[in-house]
Amino acid sequence: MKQESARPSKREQLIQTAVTLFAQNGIHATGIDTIVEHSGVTKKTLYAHFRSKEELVLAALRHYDGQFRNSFMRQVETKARTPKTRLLAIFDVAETWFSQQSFYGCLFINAVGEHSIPDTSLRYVCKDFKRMLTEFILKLCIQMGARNPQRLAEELSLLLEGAIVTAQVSQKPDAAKIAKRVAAVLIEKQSPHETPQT
Amino acid sequence: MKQESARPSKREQLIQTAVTLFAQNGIHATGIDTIVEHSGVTKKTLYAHFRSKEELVLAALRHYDGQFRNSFMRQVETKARTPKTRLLAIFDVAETWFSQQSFYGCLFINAVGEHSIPDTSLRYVCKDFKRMLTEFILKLCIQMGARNPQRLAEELSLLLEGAIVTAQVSQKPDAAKIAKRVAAVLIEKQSPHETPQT
DNA sequence: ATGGATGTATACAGATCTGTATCCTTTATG
DNA sequence: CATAAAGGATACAGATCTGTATACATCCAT
Repeated sequence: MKQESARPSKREQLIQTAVTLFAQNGIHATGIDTIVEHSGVTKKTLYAHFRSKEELVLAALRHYDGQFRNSFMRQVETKARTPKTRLLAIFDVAETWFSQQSFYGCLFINAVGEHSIPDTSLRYVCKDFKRMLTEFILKLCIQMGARNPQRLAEELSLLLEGAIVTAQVSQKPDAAKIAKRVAAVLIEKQSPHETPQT
Repeated sequence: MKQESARPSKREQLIQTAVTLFAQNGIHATGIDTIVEHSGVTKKTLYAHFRSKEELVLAALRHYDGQFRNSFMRQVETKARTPKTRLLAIFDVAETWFSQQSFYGCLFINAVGEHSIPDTSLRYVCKDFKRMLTEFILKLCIQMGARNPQRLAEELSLLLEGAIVTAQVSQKPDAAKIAKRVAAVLIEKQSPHETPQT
């Protein structure tokens, strides 16, 4: 019988450690030895679970994908009740994310920056992550009755990306506030009001 | 007398090669030997001009900084004549940038993704690049008579960042079009009313 | 022309990287 | 208890990385 929530398996320990180190120092700059040291797992065990570093990288990205999405969506849905307020809450959640000590930008954006060759597994994982996030936003746009939900979702996604990068590079966590202000304008424009103003 | 535009100096060759390889494969993944091979300059000469790889990295980033800004601003100013149309032209120029074969995202964003420690020379260079770009936008906002030029400049900068990352990660060059559409809304909102000026 | 600066070519030192092998201990389960 | 699976500790192979050293060629100005 497997212990599910008792103590984490070696595999989970490795993946968690890898996620942390990749986020902090990048993928190429993080060696296997460093992961081994920080995870308290030997190299042999690592290569028993993953055939290569690349496989560990993919596992780490996929794990973080699910983890982040769960956490992010749950926070947004907890912070607000209606679709419209939830769309705005996205940027509040983002701001608390940006303000964390352990904020090193988006793991997937950084990963793509290190891996320029398209149509690789890594690139698919990163692309997928962004697509899923956009779909989450899209659902809220549909629920709020936006006139062009697809367009609004793309716009809000782009705003979120911009906020992430601005917070990271320019070290301005309040980039989230700027994005939120713009988001409010776009959402209002697409709201199913019966009074069109010019 | 130095030959200015005759043939490039070894220093320039090295920097140009470094910029290209860093953009394509990232900084950590690009070794000195690779730069040496592609530049047609020996390792000794490299270390005669730069004391370390880090110094070459900084020189490459600074060089690209000036190069990109010059090219980008000139293109924007060529494409449109009035401040308002120039602000929109930014996103047209961006789109042609995104559509290039050699588009690997923003060199500075990618560099920060690989170097998480703040308050380093590299991070300053990247921050500076973004600040200068925002200032370029700010000047246009002031010229067009925006009611809150600082705010508009921050918003448009954020949109540009979002477009860059979306084009890179999701491989959608038309992210520029999305950003432009939003930009148009924001610019219109801040445009001075059609009242005769003094 | 000639000496100093600059460059080429290449070998090498020392560190680090990925991945494998060896030997031993722990642990789970029939 | 017995046995097999899993893991710990460590050494090692081969490649690659940064940076240095050695020996020779080329160019330019006094």
